[in-house]
Amino acid sequence: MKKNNLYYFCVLADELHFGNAAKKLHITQPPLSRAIQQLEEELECLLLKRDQRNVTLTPAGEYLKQRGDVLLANLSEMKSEVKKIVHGQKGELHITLVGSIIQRLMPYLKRFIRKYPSVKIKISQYTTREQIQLIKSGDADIGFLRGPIFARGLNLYDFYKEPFVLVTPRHFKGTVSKIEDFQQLSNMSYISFPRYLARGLHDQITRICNMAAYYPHVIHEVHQLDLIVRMVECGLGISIIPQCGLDGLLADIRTFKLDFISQQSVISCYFNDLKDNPVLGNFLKELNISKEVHKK
Amino acid sequence: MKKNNLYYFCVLADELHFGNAAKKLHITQPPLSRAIQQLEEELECLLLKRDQRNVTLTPAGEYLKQRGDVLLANLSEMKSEVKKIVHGQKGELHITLVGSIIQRLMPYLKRFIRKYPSVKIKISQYTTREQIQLIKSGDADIGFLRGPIFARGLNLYDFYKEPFVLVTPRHFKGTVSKIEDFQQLSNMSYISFPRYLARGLHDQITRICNMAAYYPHVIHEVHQLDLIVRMVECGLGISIIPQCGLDGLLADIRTFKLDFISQQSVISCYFNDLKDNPVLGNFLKELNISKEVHKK
DNA sequence: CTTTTTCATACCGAATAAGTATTAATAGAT
DNA sequence: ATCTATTAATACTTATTCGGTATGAAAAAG
Repeated sequence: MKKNNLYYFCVLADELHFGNAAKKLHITQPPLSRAIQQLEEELECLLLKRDQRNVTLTPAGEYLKQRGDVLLANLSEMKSEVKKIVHGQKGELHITLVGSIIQRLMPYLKRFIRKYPSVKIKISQYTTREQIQLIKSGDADIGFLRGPIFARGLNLYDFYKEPFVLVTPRHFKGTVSKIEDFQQLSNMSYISFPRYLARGLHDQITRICNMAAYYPHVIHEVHQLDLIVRMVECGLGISIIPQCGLDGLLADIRTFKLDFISQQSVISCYFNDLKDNPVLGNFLKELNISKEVHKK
Repeated sequence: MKKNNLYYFCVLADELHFGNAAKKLHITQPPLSRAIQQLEEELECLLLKRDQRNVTLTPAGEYLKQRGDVLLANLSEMKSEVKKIVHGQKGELHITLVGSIIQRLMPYLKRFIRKYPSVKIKISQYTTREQIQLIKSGDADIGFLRGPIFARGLNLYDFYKEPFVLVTPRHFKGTVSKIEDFQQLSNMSYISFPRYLARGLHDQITRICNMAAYYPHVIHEVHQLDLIVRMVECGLGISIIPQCGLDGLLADIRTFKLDFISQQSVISCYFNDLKDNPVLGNFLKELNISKEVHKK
């Protein structure tokens, strides 16, 4: 089917008058006549009955008009949807995050969803380690993970920083408000997590302990922050975790904010090349992340 | 959107290789490159990511490919449906008929429906007079009506001929087997129908009576053949009707086939110009009506 | 019978598409 | 590191299509 012939025909079918239809199409009448003839040739049928005075649709023309209108509407709708995709107003955004961070992200997410209602958000919880993989492979668009992280070729932005917190069972009677206070903890058990899950975070905590000349007696390793808190609650030991690990948890424990230590836990967000998913650009805008990001 | 650009794109999206896609499209590679560029310009977006070795779809391209395939399939389906219409294999056929004729028509109709299952049949019962109007105006395609008829500009075919029948109440004791026998009827009431409903038929019957030197004493006029039969059954009079007026009726009457009279009742079918509805042509073929029809 | 309306045809120039030859860039091989 | 092969883009030419002007034909309106 030629360029605009179907469109020409549909307009003509509305007007049932070559001259008027041509005017509407901003062309002259002869090209329109020929276009319709071509269409009729291609479909091997008469679409219009011209009896020198009146133009009427044949049954085939009637049908073509009906279907053609739908088809053309479909075409233009498709075009506009494509444009939406390009401008990141439609599509999918796959976000991965470490569990404890969802509450901090929520306000941004809410704003984004209100602004881009046609974007389908996919959120999954993964370990720091897994997220790096997903983003590198393009299966996720942006990951919120606990830094610091060493990943080549990914864009980095420090989304959020917060102090570490020492968590102890309720029955712990001391106070920890300066670095020397760590000494009281020497004979207590320590609950940790496997280093491979989040090397940066693990090393950061180790550094804190070293600074305080505190050498934790690790007896348990668990995989989730909230499980650490539960272990502490049961009196099985103490731990140092990022503040947000306590978000939304009701636990009968004591907490000591380690804000007298310069080390802070950082939630970084990592993402791949912007061009891969236009939605990502708009999401970053909502996070107030400028496009000039640091590459490692 | 230009001529084939969408199709070009969809094939390219299948191949993800300009050279191969061009081969599949029976064009060379440069025109394809340009076609895609044009499409991208029109949609103001990148549809493909070319990294010198591999071609991959962007999200927008992915979407366009999906919708585009559907759209193109729709387009070609539309074309083939149009062709079906032109060849009378799809569409509507509006048949009108006088009630008494449906049983004679049924075998043809059955065959036609089996052969053209996509054709929607519309049958309505009308008087002779009304049918002429409907066919002239194009609201019906073909009408089966009781002739003879004088209608300018319509195509005519004598579909079926049958003898007239004299119907009398059960208690009539005579016999009518030759023209002189009509004399016995002189003193009986006659049940007729208004002349304007079917002038030709009415006049034919009048002619029969004149021939037999029988001058019927009309006391009732009713509008339907079956009502005439019922009136006769009740002993209210006699009547002369076409044979098929008795089809499917169980009536306690006496009947005398008037086959000693040359006059026959004719069911004519009338129809408008063939081009108005391609289905009509196929229907006429099923009726074994050649295309060379008599025009009045 | 003339005029007007309206679609079709003939012809021309402009725009667009396709082909050929070549370039640029990169991946893989030597 | 250099060379070769692959692949898409670019430059340029040719062919096709498209739209415009002028005109014709047929029938309705005055």
